[in-house]
Amino acid sequence: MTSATTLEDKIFLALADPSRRAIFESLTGGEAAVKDLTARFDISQPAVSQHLAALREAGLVQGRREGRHVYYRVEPRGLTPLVDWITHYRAFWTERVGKLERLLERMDK
Amino acid sequence: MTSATTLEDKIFLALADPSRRAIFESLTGGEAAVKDLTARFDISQPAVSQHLAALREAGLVQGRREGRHVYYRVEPRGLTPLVDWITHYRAFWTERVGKLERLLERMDK
DNA sequence: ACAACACATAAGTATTTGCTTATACGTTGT
DNA sequence: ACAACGTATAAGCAAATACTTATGTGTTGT
Repeated sequence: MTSATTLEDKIFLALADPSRRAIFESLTGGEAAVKDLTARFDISQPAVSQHLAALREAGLVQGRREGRHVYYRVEPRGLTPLVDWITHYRAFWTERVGKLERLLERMDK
Repeated sequence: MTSATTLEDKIFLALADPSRRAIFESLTGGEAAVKDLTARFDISQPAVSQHLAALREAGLVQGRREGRHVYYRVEPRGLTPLVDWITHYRAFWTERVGKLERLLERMDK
């Protein structure tokens, strides 16, 4: 059987690596081609591509081909499962976040 | 030089492992001794202790010795750095979270 | 058509990781 | 005091991971 890795697993795993997180953070500054990212970090182009693949499979980024370039950008809703996970354990947060949650619930009605 | 691992790194790394996340989630149900956790999961006691050590170093749980037992519980503010990290990239979230943020700001006034 | 470019994939390797068993440490009850 | 218990640490090992270089796959300009 193939490993039953959930999306949640993939997200946590994708963000666990500092290089990958750095690439993700860099993309929040705007779309960038693999070439650009390779220039920004001190790792090889294949390494960048591999990181991007992991981020893509986690739903955190998206690639768009344009000519010979592939431009990657942050997937806006990609972090949602992570937010949901945290929200699920909101009882252990600060009081501030607790209040915030309650407001949200009232808002939904 | 020794790896200059930040707390943020440790948190992401700690939560990356499904077993460790399961232990953390289990602790949100209330305080538990190592023995209890060992009973709940299908791994050895040393494995549990090792996971707990990683979680503790990440500031996610806290241990309290009582007799020969050590009771672990979730550190309420432990997830804060993770929340902060996500919040920093909130511009890429769903609209729902955007609304939530705005509500919070109004609330603070 | 073809050379150069941009990227992805393959294959190999050193390191890290998550587990195990064995053992040390600390506490308690009798 | 000492045996049993609960936990932490040590040592070792198999698997996963993050990189590398080499090569494959598309695309463009001339």
